[in-house]
Amino acid sequence: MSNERITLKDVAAKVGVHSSTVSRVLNPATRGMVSPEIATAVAAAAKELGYRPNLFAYSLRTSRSFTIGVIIPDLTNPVFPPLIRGIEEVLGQSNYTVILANTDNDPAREETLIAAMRGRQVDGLILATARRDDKLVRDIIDDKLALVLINRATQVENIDCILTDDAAGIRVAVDHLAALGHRRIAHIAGPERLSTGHRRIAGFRHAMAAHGLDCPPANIAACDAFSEAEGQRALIALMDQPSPPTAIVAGNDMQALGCYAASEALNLNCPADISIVGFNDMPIVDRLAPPLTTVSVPLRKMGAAAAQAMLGRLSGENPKTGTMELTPHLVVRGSTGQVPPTS
Amino acid sequence: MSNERITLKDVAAKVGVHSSTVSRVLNPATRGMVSPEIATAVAAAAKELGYRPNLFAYSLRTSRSFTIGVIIPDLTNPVFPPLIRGIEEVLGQSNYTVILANTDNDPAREETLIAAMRGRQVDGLILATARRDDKLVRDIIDDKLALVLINRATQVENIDCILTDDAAGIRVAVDHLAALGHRRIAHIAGPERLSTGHRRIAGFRHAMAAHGLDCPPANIAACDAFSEAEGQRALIALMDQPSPPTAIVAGNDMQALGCYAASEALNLNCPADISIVGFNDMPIVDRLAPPLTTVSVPLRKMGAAAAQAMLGRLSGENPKTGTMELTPHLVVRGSTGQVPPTS
DNA sequence: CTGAAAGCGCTAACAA
DNA sequence: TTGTTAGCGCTTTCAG
Repeated sequence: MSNERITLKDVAAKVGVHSSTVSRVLNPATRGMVSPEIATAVAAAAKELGYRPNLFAYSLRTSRSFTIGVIIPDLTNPVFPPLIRGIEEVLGQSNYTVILANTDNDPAREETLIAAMRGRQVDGLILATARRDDKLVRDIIDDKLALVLINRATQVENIDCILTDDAAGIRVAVDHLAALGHRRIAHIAGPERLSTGHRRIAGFRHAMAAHGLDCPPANIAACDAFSEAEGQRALIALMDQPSPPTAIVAGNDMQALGCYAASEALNLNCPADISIVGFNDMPIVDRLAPPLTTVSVPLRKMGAAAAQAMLGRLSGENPKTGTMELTPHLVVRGSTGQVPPTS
Repeated sequence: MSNERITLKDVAAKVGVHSSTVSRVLNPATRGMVSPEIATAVAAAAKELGYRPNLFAYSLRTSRSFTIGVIIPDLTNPVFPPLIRGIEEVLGQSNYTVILANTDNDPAREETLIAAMRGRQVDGLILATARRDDKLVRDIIDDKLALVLINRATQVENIDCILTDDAAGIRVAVDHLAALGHRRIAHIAGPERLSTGHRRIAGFRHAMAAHGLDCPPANIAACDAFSEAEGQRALIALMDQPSPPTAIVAGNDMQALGCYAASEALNLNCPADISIVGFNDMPIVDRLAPPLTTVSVPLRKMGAAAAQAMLGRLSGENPKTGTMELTPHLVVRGSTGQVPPTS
């Protein structure tokens, strides 16, 4: 049925013009170069025959692939699916296809994957890996490949990157905790080498200061990764102090999950003994026990924004997206409560 | 750096042969047609120059795209990411690229997406949508497009499909519950129109019979979807009976999540008052409260198996994969317990 | 404004 | 065994 491939020549034959004319009509940029009557006739014939351009021929000729590579650490991490859907939605509408790859946080693999994607001649790359390593970025830019970063700030100039306003997110978390009477609030920090980790730590210090609260170094627990295991380890360390915190702002939801495990292990009730707030609002965290209070990041919107930025880059009209910060908001659920009376 | 495109001619020039010879060497199927000395020389030159074939030219010539389309309902549903990773892993190793699309369970959208993918000339399609509609399947087969189904049995002959052994999964769930002393066990059923729903219901009846347990129609709650909302609704209906069940075998984890919500609403403690077992073992369900006892399906393996089947189809050597059932196993966690003494 | 022709890089039929 | 050639379907000069 939809099997027969109609070519430019087919529609050219039907209208009685040369195939190059048809090509001109079908390409918006060159449509003006053809007389209106012929243009409409060609358009009609193309539609009637169900003409679908052959992407390979187009790509071979123009060396544009209409394909965007998206590189993430791990699809299995629940933050990424919404992001991807946002990206695909807007890119798809402009007839771009996205191809995906997972690095599993292995830098070597990341390099390999980027190379593979360039081998496939992607028109652009969206990196949602979280490393702050600028070398790869610089290479890509030097090669004039369109690039958009998600969740990774960088020193490199003039590069599109889509971030959440981490400081604002941390601030609403601390505000909430402070309003509940907490004064000894600790932060479980992501790795400094990741921009998100870095920014959230800074945001935390700032927010604590704004409330006139003490923020000793011991109350910022550094982690090697945004993982459950690290979150668990960190909370245990945090509670092993003379006057332990009564509330935790975790670097992300995974770490918050680890905090749940740790508080079970320590026989601490959340939220009675300890309040925990996460960051990201991944799917499912509303079904934890207790449901997680967390900073909700508009993941899908971020994906969409990244795709828009990419489209801007590709269209050549430098839209100067630059850095764009989306504002998160707090979702209060069951994991936060009044400060325990004893403290 | 890696920017310059090396073509067949470049390496041909370097060796001093014609480009078609180079092509023959590089294509495993035709390598035998060229003398060993030249072959090795060409291979060496190709590697040295860093030759990377131009996929567009190849595809234009052969009309093979080395691309596989994967269609799922919704990436945001935690069952799919592991599946996708399994698929990508094995397909990637054979230099295939996968492109993804989400139907959001909209049949019209599914058709559109399939058409779009064929427009992109995918070499094959992997459908992980759960509908039992055979029409689309038939169309695809008639057009000789390689096709693999995941989690969807079909009447159509001679088609590869990768399933979980649903009957076995349900059976281990029922075994477990029966061993805990439960006798009034209910099943929250997925839609009959989906093969998984269908098969699990049959499996449930069978397993109950095997234990000599009663299985009245009222204890199989039909749902419109494998969703949290439906699971919640179903459990509430189930408990509103003269002698309500003491244990639930949910059709999948999402429905089990809904059961958690329902038992809260009904003031029922899980597992003290009611035992719940899920199906799939999605990420995160081990962190629910209580951690969900569920039938663990080897999602990633299923994805890998689907990809293998696809590769088999593509290679032409009809490997007669046909229907393949992977065996799930039970993961006992906190949501199941002894039958309440009062019953 | 429109047609002719070249060629993107590759494979496959045909010659030598 | 190797070289020659003709396109795959498209865009893009260059003529007319």
